[in-house]
Amino acid sequence: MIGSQYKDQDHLLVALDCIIFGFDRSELKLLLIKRDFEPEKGKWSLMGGFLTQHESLDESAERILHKLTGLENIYLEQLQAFGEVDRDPVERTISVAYYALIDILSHSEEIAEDYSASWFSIHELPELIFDHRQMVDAALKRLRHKASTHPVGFELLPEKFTLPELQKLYEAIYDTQIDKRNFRRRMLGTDVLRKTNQKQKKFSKKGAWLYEFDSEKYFEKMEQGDNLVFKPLN
Amino acid sequence: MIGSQYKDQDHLLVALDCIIFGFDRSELKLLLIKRDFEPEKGKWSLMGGFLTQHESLDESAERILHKLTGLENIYLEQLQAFGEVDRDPVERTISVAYYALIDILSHSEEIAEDYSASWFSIHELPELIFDHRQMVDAALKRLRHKASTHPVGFELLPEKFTLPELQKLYEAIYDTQIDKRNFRRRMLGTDVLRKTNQKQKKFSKKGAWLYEFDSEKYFEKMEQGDNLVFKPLN
DNA sequence: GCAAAAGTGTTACGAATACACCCATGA
DNA sequence: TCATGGGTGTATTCGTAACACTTTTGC
Repeated sequence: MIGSQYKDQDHLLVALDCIIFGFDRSELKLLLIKRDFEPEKGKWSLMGGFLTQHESLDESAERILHKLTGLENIYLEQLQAFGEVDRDPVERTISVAYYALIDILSHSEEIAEDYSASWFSIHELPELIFDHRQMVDAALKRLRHKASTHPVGFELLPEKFTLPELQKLYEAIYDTQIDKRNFRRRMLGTDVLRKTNQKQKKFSKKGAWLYEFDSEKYFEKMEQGDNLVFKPLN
Repeated sequence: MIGSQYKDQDHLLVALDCIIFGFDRSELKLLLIKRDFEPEKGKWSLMGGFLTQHESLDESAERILHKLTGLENIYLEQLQAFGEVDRDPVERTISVAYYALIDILSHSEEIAEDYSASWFSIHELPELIFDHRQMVDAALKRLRHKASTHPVGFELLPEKFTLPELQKLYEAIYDTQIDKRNFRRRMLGTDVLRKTNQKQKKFSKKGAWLYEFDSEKYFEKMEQGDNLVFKPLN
């Protein structure tokens, strides 16, 4: 029977929608596009597209993200599937949501103007089409959880970053203030940050040390079953 | 344009697979069925079916679960979508996995013999078809996380249960030993267990007090933003 | 010399852990 | 009366939270 098909089953559209989180060194933002086709033309929407026959869900999400933003090789993780019957008024469609994390400033050229995409502060989101708002809320919840237990925050920063920058990022993600000393102790305590011998002098006269995420060390620790905590304190 | 269709997009099969966890007061188990059609006929499989045009994902999971096991009104939560291109050799299919939690003994009649389903200890699973093993692993991970922060463990027990039973459950979920005194303090400390005035004398001469989960109190606490911890100690 | 951001240590409190004995009952 | 499982309290340890001053440097 292999090679035949399942008979008499409904075939439907599978969409993919990407919640793209970005950080501009001060605020957590979301990349949205003006939808240029009906329905809801002109409204804001997540980056989306349809799954094709010969690509996996992960591949499809990457393809769509690349096509709509020029972005490649960025952190992308499946959130969950959304499947209400009437979620898309045009045709029955289920959507698998993915979320992506990028450093806005390192990718500003790729996300060119002609993509008609804009960054919105997560505190000032416009109305979104369909169930996209629900997706965003779920993604933010997931990001908050993930960033407290896995080193995904670094995806939102350039390769080399300072501890004050990292702290600002966590403060943006959790929308809270964090004590500097406790934050540093915790982060350095994970022992997966490598101090470089360079200083970042953009933001202060004294300058702040640049660090890198040390992924080898991180994987070592994971294999040993250590579970790190990046959770903000206070 | 509303009412028209998205043109030229692939339509595909969307399957649903249910990872059904059960607890028999001593072990955490999984309900599997012998697949009675090709391919992989005769091998063990999760409970599955296909999404139809006019039902949501959640509804579909409920329907499939009911059809295959007779179970109704049980805890069911989406895990995630699985979408490798070749995951089903018959035809391109993506599958959305759900996991369910039930008390085995309260449902033994419903899950009748004629469903050709059997319970397997999570420590002795047979080989599963397709990517079902991956789904099971992901579900167990999710269950472990969920049960430490949300009151889902109670779904695996009868409505009234004793603290020793609850402890056995947590020990089964986390495959670990837990100190009795610490466990009780933690569980009672959540303040969402209501002691009944009945004792369960099945397992001991002295008898153990029966408790109920107090969902009203739980929701109150949630609204106040308290976050409870059901995590096992030691 | 002063403004502005970077960097550093210690104390106090509360939560998690480890641990051992008494209680009630049926056989 | 004894075997079996149910139930209880405390001391110690460790992690988290709170908190303020010094350093560097460009202007």
